[in-house]
Amino acid sequence: MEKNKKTQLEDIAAALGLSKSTVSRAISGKGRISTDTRERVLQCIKEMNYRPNMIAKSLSENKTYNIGTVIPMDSAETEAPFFQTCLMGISKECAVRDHDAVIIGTEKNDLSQLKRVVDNRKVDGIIITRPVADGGMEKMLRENGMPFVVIGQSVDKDVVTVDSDHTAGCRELTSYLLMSNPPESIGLILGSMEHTVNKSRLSGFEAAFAEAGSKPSVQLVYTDVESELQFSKAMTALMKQQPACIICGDDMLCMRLLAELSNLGLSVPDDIKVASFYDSVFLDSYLPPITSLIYNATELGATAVSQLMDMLEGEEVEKQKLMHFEMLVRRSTM
Amino acid sequence: MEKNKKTQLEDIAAALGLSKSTVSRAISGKGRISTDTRERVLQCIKEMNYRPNMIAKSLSENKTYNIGTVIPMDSAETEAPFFQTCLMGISKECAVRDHDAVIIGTEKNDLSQLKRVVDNRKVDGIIITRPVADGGMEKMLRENGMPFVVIGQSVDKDVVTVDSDHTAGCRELTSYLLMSNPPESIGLILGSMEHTVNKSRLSGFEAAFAEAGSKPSVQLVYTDVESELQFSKAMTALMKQQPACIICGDDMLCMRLLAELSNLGLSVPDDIKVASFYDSVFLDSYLPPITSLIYNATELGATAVSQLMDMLEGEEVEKQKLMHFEMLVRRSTM
DNA sequence: ATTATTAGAGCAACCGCTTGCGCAAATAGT
DNA sequence: ACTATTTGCGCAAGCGGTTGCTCTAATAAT
Repeated sequence: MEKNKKTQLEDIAAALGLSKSTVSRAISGKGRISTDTRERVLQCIKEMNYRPNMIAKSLSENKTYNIGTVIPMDSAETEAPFFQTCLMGISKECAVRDHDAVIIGTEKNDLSQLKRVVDNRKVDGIIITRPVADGGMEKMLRENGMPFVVIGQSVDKDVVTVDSDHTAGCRELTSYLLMSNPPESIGLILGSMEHTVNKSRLSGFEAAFAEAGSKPSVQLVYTDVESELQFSKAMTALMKQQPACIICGDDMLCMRLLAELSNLGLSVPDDIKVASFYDSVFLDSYLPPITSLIYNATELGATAVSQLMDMLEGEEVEKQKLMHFEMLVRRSTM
Repeated sequence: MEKNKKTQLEDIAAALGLSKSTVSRAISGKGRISTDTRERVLQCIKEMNYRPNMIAKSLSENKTYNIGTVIPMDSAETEAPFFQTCLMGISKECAVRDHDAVIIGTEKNDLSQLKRVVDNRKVDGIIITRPVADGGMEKMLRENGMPFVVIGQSVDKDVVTVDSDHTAGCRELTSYLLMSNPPESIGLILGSMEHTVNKSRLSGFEAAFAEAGSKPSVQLVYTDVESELQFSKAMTALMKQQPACIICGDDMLCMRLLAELSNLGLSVPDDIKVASFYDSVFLDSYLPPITSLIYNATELGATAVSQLMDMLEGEEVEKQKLMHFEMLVRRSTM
C-alpha cells in the first residue's frame, strides 16, 4: 500500500522556482500576477497532474464545496421516481460547479440527520425537496444561519423556492379536458394534502372550472398514499360518480388507477379518459400512452442548485421560481 | 448576517484553564488523560454546545468522513426504486457512524464524475451500486488507491461485494412454481444481461430446473429496458408459447407485464400466474398482490457501508457477502 | 533625470484540529 | 529514602491551502 504522496502546491512551486502564494494566485487568478507566470504555472499543473486538496482549501476558505440535499426516507415517498430524478439534476449541476451533493435522509418530523450535518458544518447550503407544510426544517435552518432553497412550495414567502407550476399545469390540463367533456364528468385524484404540491394542483383544477364558468363536481382527494384499503374505498366512491375523465396527481396513483380500471373492465380511452402529472417511463410506455404534464425533475434539481449557488455568492436571486410544464396529449384522452 | 463565531476547541480549553491538546485528547480518548478532567471537559462541551469543525479535523487526520455512492443516471435505471431505497440504507448507516454520503451520478461508461470526486479527495471510500459488467470503475478506483465496496456482483473475485442472493432466490421461487406447474409452462423475463444481477437470476432459474430433472423451455431475456418496441415484440414472442407462469426480474418489468396481460384480457392468477423480484409498493398494493422475493435494499445499503467502514479501519472483512431473500407467496401464484 | 505609482512575487500568519515530544508530579520498585 | 516508571498535561509543529502585507523592479508622471 505504498501511496506515493500526491503532488501539492509546494511541489509545483518548487518545480518552477516560485512560492506557494504565487502558484495559489495563479490558480485562482485573484491577486496580481503576470500572464506569463500564470501560464507557466497552469502548464506545470497539467504536467504534474496537480489537484488541490479540497479539504485544505475548505479550511482556509471556510467553504465546504458541498451542498446538502434532504430527501424523505418514508418508504412510500421514497419510491417515487421524482426524488431520484431530481437528485440527478442536483448531482449534475453540482459537478459543473465543482461542488458535491451530500444526501440527508430524513424521516417524517425527524430533523436529527439534518441537524447533524448542519452542526458538523459539512455543507455550505441545503436543498429541501418537497417539504411537508409545517416548515420545521426551514425554521431550524434559519436559526442556524444555513442558506437553503426549497424545491416545491413554502408557507413562508421569503424563502427561495423552485417549483413546477402545478397550478398552471393542472389548469391547462383541466381546460383541455373541459373543451370536449362535460364539466360534471371530470374527476381529480390527488395524494395527501400534507404536501403543498397537491394544494397547488387542486387550485389549478378549480381555476380551470372557474374560467369555464362552471364548478367541479366529481372530485376525490385521496389522502393516504400508503393505505391500500383507503385507496380502494376512495376509488369505489369515485367510480360511482361515473366520471368520463380522471386526472391523477402523480404517476404512482395513475398506475394504480389504471390497474383498477382494468379490473373493472373499463378500457382507456374508450370508456374513460385518463391524464396524469409527471412523465415517468410508465406513462409513455403504457398502452395506450397516457396524456401527461411533463415534469422535468432533473431541471428542477439543477435549477435549485443554481439558485443556491447564486445565493452563496451573494447575488440576488429570483424567489419563487416557477418552471413550465409541457402538456403532452397522448392517446389516453383522445 | 452577524454570525457569532462557533465555539471551538480553544474556547472550551480556556474555560477550563486547559490546553487545546488536553481537550482534544479528552474528546478522542486517545492520549493519557485523567478520568476527572475528561469528565469535566465532556461536561463543558455539552454546556457550551461545542461541535468540532469537521473540516479541520479532516485536514489533520487526513480523513474526510465522507463516503461516495455512485448511482447510475440513465433515466430508465434511475427510476428503479432500488437505488433510492438502497441510498436510504447507506445514508442511515453513514449517519450512525458520523459519516456522510456524497452522491456520484454516473452515466453509462462516463467515469468523469467519479474521477473528479476521487481526485478532489472528497471521500474516504466508495460504494458502487449495481455495476455494469465491464469493471471499468473498479479498475480506476484501484489504480487510485481508493477503497470500495460493490453492491451487486463483480467479475473480480477479490473485490468486496454485498448482494442479495439472486441465484438462491430465483431458484427457490422457480422450485416453488415447479411444484404445481409443468416445467414447460414456466417463463422468465429479465432485463439486460449487461447487469450481472440478471446472470445470477438466470442461473438460479436453471438450477431449479436441473434439480427437478428438467430443463426450461419457455424463456425470454429482454435485453433493453428502454425500448418499448423491443419489449412489445418480446412479449408477443413470449405469449405465443402460452406460459402458465411468468417470473419477472424486477418490479418495473412486472408492472409492464401486468399491463400487457390486462390488455390481452388475461387475468392473474386464473389465466396466468406472475411472480417477481423485489417488493416495491407496486407489487403488494396491486390487485391481486404479487408473489415476490423480498429484497431488502435498505439493508443492502447499510451493510455495504459497514463493510466499507470496516475496511477503512483496517479490519478483515467478508468478501462476497450474500443476503437472503424472503419469498412472499401471494395471490398472484395461487 | 528624478520621483510617484504600480505590477509581480515572496514571507509568514492563519484556518481549527491532531499528535509527537518533553517535562514535572505522582506512583511504583527495591 | 532514593531511583525508575508511569501519569497527566502543555508546547509547538504539522495538515495544505489562502491572503494581508512587504519589498523590489518596472513603468508612468513631471
